[in-house]
Amino acid sequence: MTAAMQLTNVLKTLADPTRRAVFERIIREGEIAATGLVQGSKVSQPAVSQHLRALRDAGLVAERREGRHIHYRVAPKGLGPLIDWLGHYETFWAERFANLEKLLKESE
Amino acid sequence: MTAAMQLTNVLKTLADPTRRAVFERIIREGEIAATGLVQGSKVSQPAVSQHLRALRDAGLVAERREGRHIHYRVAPKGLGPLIDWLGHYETFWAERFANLEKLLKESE
DNA sequence: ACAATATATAAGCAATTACTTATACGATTG
DNA sequence: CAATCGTATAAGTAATTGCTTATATATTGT
Repeated sequence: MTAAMQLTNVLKTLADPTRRAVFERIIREGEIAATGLVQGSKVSQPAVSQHLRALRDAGLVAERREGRHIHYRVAPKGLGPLIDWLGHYETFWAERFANLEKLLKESE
Repeated sequence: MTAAMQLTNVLKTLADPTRRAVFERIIREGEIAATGLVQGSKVSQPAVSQHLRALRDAGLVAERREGRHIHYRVAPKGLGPLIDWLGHYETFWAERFANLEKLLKESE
């Protein structure tokens, strides 16, 4: 899988508002089971499950099974392709990007 | 238009590889006419034109008419919604990275 | 005015997407 | 074991997408 394909996957995955909302909720909660995500969601349990699969396939979340529950959490490297891509065009938006690149370097 | 909607537009627009390639070419060239973009593209002139419209509608490029030619250039603020969104979770990433660092140190 | 060039729009179509309901799987409890 | 809970998958569908060819709309030059 090329870097471009990974970036495409990340962008496509985050482009859907419902799915992005799930992702943002996982970010806020730190770790949360699928049931918790279904509660307070506008869509059905299967829809949430499908979004979770898409997020996992894109490398954006990781899961941890605990009995019947599966707890989802953010995969810190998941946004890597996106941040890397932005970094290539840093000169166009250098001032706003400075902080993000600093964070990326610190995470390595 | 809410910030979330603008972000959705930016992500959707960049998620298509062909359209993103057009955007990246505009970045590299600085300013380039639609004809130049069609040359060296895998898709037809109308396809390029449609991609340019999508990029413009998403606020990612601006245009300047010069006679028959329309020159496209990057709109510097176009990626704002994306940068802002990433920055919004900056604290989270920082904490995550800090935890990761802490874990690495503890495992030594 | 006419022809040529640059770009945009229209119409149609196959592929993809995001959802639904129904069902299956997996783990726990009684 | 059976019942139940948490989650995933299957199947179907309406809407969207990205492309094509054909045509329209500028703009310029002869």
